[in-house]
Amino acid sequence: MSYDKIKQVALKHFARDGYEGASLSQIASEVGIKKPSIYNHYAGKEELFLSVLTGISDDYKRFLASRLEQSEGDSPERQLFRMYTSYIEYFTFDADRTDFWKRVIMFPPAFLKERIVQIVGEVEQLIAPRLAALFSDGIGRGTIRAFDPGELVTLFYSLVNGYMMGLMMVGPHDFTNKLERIWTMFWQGIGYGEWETEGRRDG
Amino acid sequence: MSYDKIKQVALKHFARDGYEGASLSQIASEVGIKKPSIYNHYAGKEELFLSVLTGISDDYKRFLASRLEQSEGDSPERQLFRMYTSYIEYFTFDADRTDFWKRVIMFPPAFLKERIVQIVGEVEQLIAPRLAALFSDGIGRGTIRAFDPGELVTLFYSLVNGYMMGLMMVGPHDFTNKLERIWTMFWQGIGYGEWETEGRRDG
DNA sequence: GTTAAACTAACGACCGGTAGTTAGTGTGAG
DNA sequence: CTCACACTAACTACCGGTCGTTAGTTTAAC
Repeated sequence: MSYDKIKQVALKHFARDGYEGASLSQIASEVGIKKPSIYNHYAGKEELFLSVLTGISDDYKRFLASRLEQSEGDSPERQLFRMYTSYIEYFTFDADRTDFWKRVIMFPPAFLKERIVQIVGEVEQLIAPRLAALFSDGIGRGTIRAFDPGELVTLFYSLVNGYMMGLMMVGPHDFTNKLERIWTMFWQGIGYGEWETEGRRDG
Repeated sequence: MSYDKIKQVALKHFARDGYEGASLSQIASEVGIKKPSIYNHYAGKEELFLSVLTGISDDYKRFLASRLEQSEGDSPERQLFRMYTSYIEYFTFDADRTDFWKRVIMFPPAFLKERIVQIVGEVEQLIAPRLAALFSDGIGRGTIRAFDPGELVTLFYSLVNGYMMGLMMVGPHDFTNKLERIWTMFWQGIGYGEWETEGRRDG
């Protein structure tokens, strides 16, 4: 069906060239049709883009939710590690999807920013509370230090995002084997003892 | 001087709209001249872009190098914390510069990718060995766990990059106060005891 | 079973607009 | 008088989008 083929090709072009840079002529050409034919399936560039975005967003939510359910019996730390690898696995699986998602998050076309923020936000609103619950659970069991769960989620996302930026800059082949090592360091910490703030060294 | 004014305005437009999306007409208009007059100072869009890029790259290198020197007497962990905050301080100081740099790193215009990777790589080649040396020093002194220094640098960059992605997504006001808390968790680790790999739980 | 209307999905031609770029010209300061 | 720097005018190329048209298929009435 042309409808799906267009969406699939459009994803690739939006990922590579961005919203403004992607050309409907080029997309049509790769699909094997002419530009006006796209308008038989989509109202325009904007609708095509939003269709691609919501498709990815829904798929992403389904993936993360299913991963959370699959490891429901495990310990909080196992579940968190699994979510860490899941985030990364999902995005290393399909480079176009990764580029599209990152581009949309970091550099949304200005006139679509509000709708994009809303769509992307729904993913985090779905997952973040469940991550926080896992951290709280771990703290209750005494396997995770008693930091603020919200801040732990922030740190968790920093780790995931930072890893994915490294992935994009260095490439998957040099980087994927470092995944578990990074988690280990994250888990144990890199230093011995408490970190002392500048202002209260002798606290 | 128009030469500098053009470069300064171009930075803003490249940051906001990307290489393809930025318009020489708009840049000229904001400078207060007409589009063709840009060609009296730059050979074309490409040269203007690369001029902006190398300008930022040089400035960035100078800033990081000077920060490293300023804290040369301190303990490795203090110097590392200072570098962590410096990275973030440098980029929160100027939003346009941040956007430009991130865009260039993550979504370089295809036909300039090689040159961009080379220019950006020079920054890391300058700083990464010195970070690794700080980690090695800390390991030698017994204040930092005996992980591989290269992997510690990777984790360090993950933290910085992840933090900056959070900055871009959430905004500086909600986020900057979390800076030190994240470092503390990074330093101490979030868990108690060793992290056990899936395959060797009873090691 | 035939036939006519309606729908789908493709097309070429073309619109107004903007892009980067070039050629040629004016102008004012040293 | 020169030369740096601005200008106007024009160019080609491409953009997203609309038009009328056509071929093929589905639908429904007779």
